[in-house]
Amino acid sequence: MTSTPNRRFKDRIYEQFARLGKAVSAPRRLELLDLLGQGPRTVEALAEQAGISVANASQHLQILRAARLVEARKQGCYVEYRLADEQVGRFFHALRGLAETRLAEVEQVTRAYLEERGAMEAVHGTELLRRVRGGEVTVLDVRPSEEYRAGHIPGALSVPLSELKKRLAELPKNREVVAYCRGPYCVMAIDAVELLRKQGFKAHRMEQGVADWRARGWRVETSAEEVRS
Amino acid sequence: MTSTPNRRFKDRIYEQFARLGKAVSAPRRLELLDLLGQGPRTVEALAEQAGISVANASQHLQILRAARLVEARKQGCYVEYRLADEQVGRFFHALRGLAETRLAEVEQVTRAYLEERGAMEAVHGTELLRRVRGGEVTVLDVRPSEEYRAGHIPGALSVPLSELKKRLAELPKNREVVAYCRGPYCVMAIDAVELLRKQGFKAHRMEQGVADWRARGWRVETSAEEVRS
DNA sequence: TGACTATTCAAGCATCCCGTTGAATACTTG
DNA sequence: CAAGTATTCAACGGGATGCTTGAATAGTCA
Repeated sequence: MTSTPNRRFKDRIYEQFARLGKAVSAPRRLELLDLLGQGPRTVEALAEQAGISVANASQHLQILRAARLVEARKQGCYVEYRLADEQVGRFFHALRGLAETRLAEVEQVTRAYLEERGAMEAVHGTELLRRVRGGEVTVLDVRPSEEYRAGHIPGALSVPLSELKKRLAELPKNREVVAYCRGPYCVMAIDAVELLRKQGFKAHRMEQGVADWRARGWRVETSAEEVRS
Repeated sequence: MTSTPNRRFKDRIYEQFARLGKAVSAPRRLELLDLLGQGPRTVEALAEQAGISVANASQHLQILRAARLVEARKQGCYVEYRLADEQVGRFFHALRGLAETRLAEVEQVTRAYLEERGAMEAVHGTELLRRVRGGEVTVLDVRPSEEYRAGHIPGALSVPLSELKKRLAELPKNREVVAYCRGPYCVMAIDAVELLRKQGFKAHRMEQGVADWRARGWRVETSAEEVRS
């Protein structure tokens, strides 16, 4: 079983490519990548949001880091992880897109979930986007406020889902509301719309998150950064 | 450890995404995908070209197929595998591109290999591409002829590496020659250039393969298809 | 029909990988 | 310096994965 230099070269090259493949071969890591696409975060926050233990999150993050998909920087007592660059975000987006078009199960699972919740998917996406871009509706960003600060759709109001109930008064009562969150597989906007409708608002969910918005080449707004060391 | 419906939904979605990740997490499968990017092929041909056993190739192909990245169709006694659609090709391309920019090892390994072979990487890529597009040089496609038929760079001559020595007479002696093969990590063009230079030709290697060519939005030429059942 | 071929299947083995647990490390704050 | 917190490390068990081998299947061709 002696291998030629050519063979060894190829083995090494594809082994390198496979490092990236391995990094995105575990569901948990994909969820972490998706979360990091919304902005940098500490290990603890990621663990909490992905519903896994801190040690487990730490391990996954180290694997992602070994594949150079994310970077860690020490911020005092915390370690802040972030996507290594936007190419990583685009890659994740491509993977997701491929899954959506090629794996029928993705649509099945989504449909089943929406049905179970009794949430209807009204209004065709592009039509909704048009109205959002045109400023014809009140746009609500229901993610945690750090994520809003890291980047949001221009003109959107930051009202985290957890605060929505208390802050309903801030919304103009007779204007249509469109809520969005992290993307098509994040459920916060669904919750928000449900709540808004119960309160008599005309509300819709926008599937697109900030990453999808950016992927269309549209402008994303950032809040003034807090001071960083 | 009861999980909410939201959690279960997310688990299922990311599990789907991970199906694609798992499919591209093994070096061998990436090599097979790369090969299939050059055109459809039988199991045996793939096994041979990837340097693995037929049974092993078959298994990998079935995993790729389960992830819907490739499709199989029975052609008489053979089974012909092909990429499921061009989005798959683009995805592979994105993965490779990410590996190239983020994993320094890719360049290291390549450089080491070229050095070992004593092959120099002359002529800057874009300059070479310009001359190829302008028809200023003789362009040689040194891949097996089926791959040439499945798609090649306009104006290229099909001279498989294995036949090159015999067919040197076909080449105009005092015109520069540019050889290409499957892409930057395929070594056939390197061999070709080595041989051509020994024979006194002014020859260069073009790194780009047909997929890279197409990715730039440039036209790819196809030979008239043989009859298919 | 029978010989032959290409592909797939099934079983087995060594290895790797995920998630858990409990302890160790590194930094901040009083 | 001591107490507290965030993160990482180390070890382990169950399960998946990759490759090999040998047999089974499904098609072709004389």
